[in-house]
Order: sequence, then C-alpha cells, then structure tokens
Amino acid sequence: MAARVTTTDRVLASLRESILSGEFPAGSLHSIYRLADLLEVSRTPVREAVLRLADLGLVTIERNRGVRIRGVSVTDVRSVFELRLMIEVPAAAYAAAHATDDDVRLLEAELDGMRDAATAGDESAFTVHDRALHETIGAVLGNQRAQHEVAALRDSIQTRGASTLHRSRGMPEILGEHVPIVTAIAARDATAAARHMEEHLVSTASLLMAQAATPDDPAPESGWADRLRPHLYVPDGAASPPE
Amino acid sequence: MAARVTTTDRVLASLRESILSGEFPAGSLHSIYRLADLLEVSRTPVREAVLRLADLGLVTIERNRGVRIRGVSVTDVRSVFELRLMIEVPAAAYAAAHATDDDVRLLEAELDGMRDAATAGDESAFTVHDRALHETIGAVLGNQRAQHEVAALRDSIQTRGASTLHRSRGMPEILGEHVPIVTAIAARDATAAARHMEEHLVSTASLLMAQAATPDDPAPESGWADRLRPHLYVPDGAASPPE
DNA sequence: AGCAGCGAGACTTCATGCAATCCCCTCGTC
DNA sequence: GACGAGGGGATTGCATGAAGTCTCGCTGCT
Repeated sequence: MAARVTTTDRVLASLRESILSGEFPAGSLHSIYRLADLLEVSRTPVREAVLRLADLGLVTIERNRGVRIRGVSVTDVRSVFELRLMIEVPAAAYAAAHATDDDVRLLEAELDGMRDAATAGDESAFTVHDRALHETIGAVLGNQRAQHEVAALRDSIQTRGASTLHRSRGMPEILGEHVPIVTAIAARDATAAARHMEEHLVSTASLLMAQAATPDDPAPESGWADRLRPHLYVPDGAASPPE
Repeated sequence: MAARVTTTDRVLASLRESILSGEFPAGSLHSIYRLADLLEVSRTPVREAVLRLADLGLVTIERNRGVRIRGVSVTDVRSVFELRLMIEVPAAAYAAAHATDDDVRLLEAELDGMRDAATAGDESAFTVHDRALHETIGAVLGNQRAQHEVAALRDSIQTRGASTLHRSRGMPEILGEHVPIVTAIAARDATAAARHMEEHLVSTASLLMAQAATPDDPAPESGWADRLRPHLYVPDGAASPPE
C-alpha cells in the first residue's frame, strides 16, 4: 500500500504550500503554462492539481484568463467556522466524555508543545502543535471523514498570512484559549469542553473576519455566532427556547 | 458567467449518474480506455473526472488495474451519518427558529411532492423531492458550504440501489418521518424539529448500515448513535452529564 | 479626447503519443 | 501436485500537439 507518490501529488502539495504560505498572493493570476514551467513538469499534472484545488475552493479557474488565487471573504470565514463549530464542539464534548488517559496525555503533550513554541517564539512549530491538538481531540471521535473535513476547512481559510498570529493575537493568547479545553477534557467535563471549544472557535473566527473585512464586504456583526449557538450544544440548564 | 459546460463536466456528471444509479455495480473495475470509448471522448477528460470522483470518495484508483467503484461499508455509512447529524440537526433547529412563511410554504410543497410521488409509485420523483426537502431546510441557514458538504455526503453513500427504498422501507414510511420535521418547523418548534430530524437520520442510517453489513464487516450495534447523541443537541432538560 | 472595431496573443481544453509499471497467466522445475 | 519465475498484455501517468475561444491592447474614426 505504499501509494507511490505521483507527479500530480507533488504538484498539488507544492501549489497548496505556495498558496497557504502566501508566496502566491490572493487575487494573483497565474497560467498553467507558467506554473508548469516553474515546477518543471508538463501542463497535465499541473492542470489536474489545479482542478482539485478548485474543488477545494483554494483557487478559481477563469476561462481564458488563468487560475486566480482565491482570497478569503468574510462570508467564507463565517461559513467555514459555522461548520467547524458544528463538528468540533460536539467532538470536544465527546472527547471529554470518552477520552482515555492516553488521549489526555497526548493532548497535554501537544499543549506543552504549544507552550514551548510560544516561549521560543517559533510560530511555525506553534501552528503545527495547534493543529495537532485539534486533530487529537477529533481523533477521539474516530470519524476519519469528519477529521478530513475539518482539515480541509482549516486549509481553505488559512490562505496567506491569514493566521491570527501576527496581526491580532500573540501566541500566549491563543495558548490561553486552548488550555481550558484540555483541562475540561482531562476533568471529563463535557459541558465545559464544549463551551471552551466554542469560545475558542468563535474568537478565532471573529478575528479572521475582522481581518477579511473590507469597506464593501460588510464588517462582521459582533454577535454573529449567536444565531447558531442555541442550536449547537446546550451546556447547562434547559434548552434555550427557539428565539 | 454562463459557465460553459465542458466535456469534463459532462463526463463527471455521466459517471456519477452511472455509479449512483447502479449501472456500474460496486466493486466493478473499469479502465479509462473503456470509459472513454464508451462515452466517445478522449481519455483526458475521463481521467480528470475520475480523479475528482476519487476525491469525492466514490471510486478508488488502483494503479495499473483500473478504477474500482467503491461500495459502502458500515463504517462509511456511520461516518457519513454522524456528520449529517452534526450538520443537519442544528440546521433543522435553526430553520424552525428562523424560517420565513415562504420557507414553510416551500417545505410543504416538497412534502406534497413526496406525497404525490408516493401515491403514484414514482420512486425517482420521490427521491428528488426528498433531497429537495432536506436542501430547503439547509437553505434557511444560508451556509452554502454546509449545503455542499451535505450534498456530497449524501452522494457518497447513495451509491447503487443503496437507497432504503426497495429493501427496507416503502415510500410511505419515509414520508412519515419527514412530516413531523416540517410540522415542527412550521410550528417554529426548534426542539421538536431537531429531535425529528435526528430520529429520521438515525433511522435511515441504521437501515443502510444493516444493508451494508457483511459477516466480517461487523453488524451495526443497535444504539450506535447514542455515543454522539448527548453532545449534539439537548432538546429539553439539563445537558446530560458526561457519562 | 473618447469610443468602437479589429487583430494578435494567450490561455484553456481536448486528443493522442509514449514510456514505465504492475498484474496475471503460463510454463518450467522441484 | 505445488511453487516460483518469466513474459505478455493492459493500464496508468506524463508529455506534447492542435484547435477553439476569450481577452486585451492598438488603431482609426468621430
């Protein structure tokens, strides 16, 4: 099963990396020709990779113009994070209810990794551990399809330096949002885990939306997440009545 | 913006239809050559379409063997429906809380369509209205990405005659599961809408899992959905304590 | 100065060639 | 009779050619 790595895969990974790292700025226009020339392969694998990227929503193909790197709009961020809320909040609650001691140890290890990276000022490592932490929480549920979906959602908005790192929050703040999630899971408190995961995602989304906002693309309302909130997960007390 | 329909798109749609309709049985092996010959196009658009189908999980590409039509395993059904629960249950609750009168009218129209198709014995039309009903509920949320994802999830397991129609349930039973959902939305009762949507999805998933079960692929446990249930949406009373 | 029409360039898109790879079947040997 | 090796055949995967189509800039006219 050593799925031999094909040229298309390498091109796909390379392009994805170039887009996510910001080497290809959002809105820029490229052609299959130039990309093929740049990567020193023929146009076919490039075309196939671009088609798949278009499916993932990272680029759009403009007929007879080229492929344009998609920027993230406020609506994009909102759509993605609503989905992440719908998936990751229940996942966090489930993890709290069903995590083994080994799972908890893994979570705390990732948290330590984030802490170390934060003190070392290593943003790259910090992001890696951040991602791994979320994936470890999702892994408790054991739904590979959900895992893959969350990863795709994450990719689709992490274009460019659209990380929240530089502009808005520092690593300590982000770390601070993750700590209570892990603490709640370790305490087997599903309610708290869900609440903290929700707060983390909403916080991140709000900042990303503020970054993506432009004069015409309307600024995000403050309580944007409330519309979904009462229907997501009700931590304590009775289910909130409709409206 | 009249996105000209390209050959690849037509091939993709055609193959998808052939797989979903059961014309290409699950597990069967085809080659790009034969498919291209069959559809009277060259191998390139067929290859591109197949790659996208592989991304969607409908087929797997076996190197130097051909493309194999993926059957659905019990695990597949479970993964897909867990995700659908996480998305569609909140969506139903949200729809109940925020649907306009026009939305409700649309829902009832689709329900009528299902009823007519049921009495006429038209399974194809019934399926169309079933799908449209779910999409209309999702449309109230207005999250296109979520809509698209649900559609993809639906496709990925509706391979073959894996509809629940023939073997297990008749159209009246399925219709009967949809009626209370629409009723609850019309009554603006989010709690009931969520509960009925959940019951519908769990019921459908259980039947599909029973169909997909084989001697070695373990039969689905009865209370399989319970593990997620307390973390999904808590209709009434306090949140269930973590275990 | 502004606008319309036209031509050249470029890009996507589909078709086909070609090589490398892998499976399977047969034949030979133990 | 069983096991292993080798060859034929088929398939994927990459490269390149050819054609159709759209965009953009230039030129000429108003």
